[in-house]
Amino acid sequence: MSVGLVWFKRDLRLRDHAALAQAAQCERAFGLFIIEPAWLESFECDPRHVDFLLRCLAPLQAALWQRGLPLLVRMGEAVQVLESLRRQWGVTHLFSHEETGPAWSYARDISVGRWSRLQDVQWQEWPQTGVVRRLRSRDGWAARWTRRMEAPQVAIPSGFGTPPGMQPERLPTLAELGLPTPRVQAAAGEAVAWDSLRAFLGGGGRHYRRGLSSPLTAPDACSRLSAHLAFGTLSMRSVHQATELAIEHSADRDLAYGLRGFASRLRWHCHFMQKLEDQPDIEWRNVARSLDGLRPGDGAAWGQEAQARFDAWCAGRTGYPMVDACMRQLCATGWLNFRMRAMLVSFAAYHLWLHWRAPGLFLARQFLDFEPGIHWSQMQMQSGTTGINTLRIYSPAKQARDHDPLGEYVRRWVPEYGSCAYPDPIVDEKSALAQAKEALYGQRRSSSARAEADAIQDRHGSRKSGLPATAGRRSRQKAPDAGQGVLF
DNA sequence: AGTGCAGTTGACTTT
DNA sequence: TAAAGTCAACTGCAC
Repeated sequence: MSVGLVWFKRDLRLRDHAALAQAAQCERAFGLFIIEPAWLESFECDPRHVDFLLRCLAPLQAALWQRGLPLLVRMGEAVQVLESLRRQWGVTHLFSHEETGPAWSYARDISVGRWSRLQDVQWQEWPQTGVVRRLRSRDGWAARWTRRMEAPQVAIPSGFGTPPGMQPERLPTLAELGLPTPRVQAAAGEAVAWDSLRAFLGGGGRHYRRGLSSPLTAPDACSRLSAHLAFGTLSMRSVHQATELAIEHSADRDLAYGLRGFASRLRWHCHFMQKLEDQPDIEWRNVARSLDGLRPGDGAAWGQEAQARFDAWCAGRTGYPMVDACMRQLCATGWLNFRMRAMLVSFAAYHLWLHWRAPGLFLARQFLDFEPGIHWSQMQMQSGTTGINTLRIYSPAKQARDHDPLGEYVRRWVPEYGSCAYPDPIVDEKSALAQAKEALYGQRRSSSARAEADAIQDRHGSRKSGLPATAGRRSRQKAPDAGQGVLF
């Protein structure tokens, strides 16, 4: 008898779910989610992620049960959980989506692959984004993205071979996992995700381009689909197709304009994830190795002074009100618009001269929509360690002038600004930036750095311009890799 | 009315 | 997704 297991990971939905559809072909089937200690113990994981996960699992479990598929939720190391289920139920097939994740998930996939071969379990995986596994070359990547996103969505299977005598399982609670309840709980689950998508495509997207830059307007102007995409309650293909359809049928010119801006960013989402897929070490090592060791925290532990700068940055007490306001909003709500995220990273990397790894782990815990591939690509790009992108150093004062001219945003998040309770700036902007630029540009001028930049461009650069990466092109190109990586 | 000039604006380049 | 610098075109104004 064929017994199939749908291993849910970051694909917590019924719609457009290839693994789920395939399991319906088995005589018996189960759904499975594994709460892995490697995840809970990772530096990227925060209780708000686990909370959101559990609130995605509850409606998923109910919807699957209605169709005859029990969803099992197990705590433990993946291979042990899978092996114990194989023995209990005689599992013959394992179905799942490919995942582009941190090192622990990569290592786990290798172990599961070995286990499946050893136990003769057929493990089949499907892509669910534009990310291409075992990609040979970046050439033709964009065309392949379009082909995938325009392929038909997978229909929800109507029924499964339910194992006899099953009762729906009770899901663990946050408290049982020993975790505190987050102060803010964003609405979760597939139905909520579709409501958000429809609201955005039906009119909310009208203000997208105008409103996405200011932290005052962005929470309402942006799609707010990022956490849903990160947990897979929506597939990228569903979002792409629904957006294209809405643009095509929209009689509202402003809305169509806003949605076109949104649609073009979806491609960048996968573009950045592809970098982590191709080169898993970008989560902890500089893409441009010629910059290794330049900043404190790179390779060796940093000293007290760097630690103090880092702590002030995390706490939103740098003495730069726009920076502090952004950090406080992010920590309180789990979300911040793209431009302000970039400013926070730029401030840590240039003003505070910190290596990106520790700031990146801290931000990963704050971002409810943490997506490893986008995150580490962005951390390196905004820190100037990709070697192929121009340095983008944000001026907190200019960002405040442009995007919070009346100081409303700063007053909301830093109410003590202007009183003696607010700290003086922890670094002198002018001298800090002069030193940072000198160090980075000085290194970039070296011939070894130049040779390295060509190799990186070839491996990771966007091919939007359609030109080959050559030394001649490097010297005059405008960074081709300048798209927005993250969807908000 | 035309000219010179300081200051402004925007496009484009450089870092 | 940046910001500073450069340059040319433009503007307002005094003469």
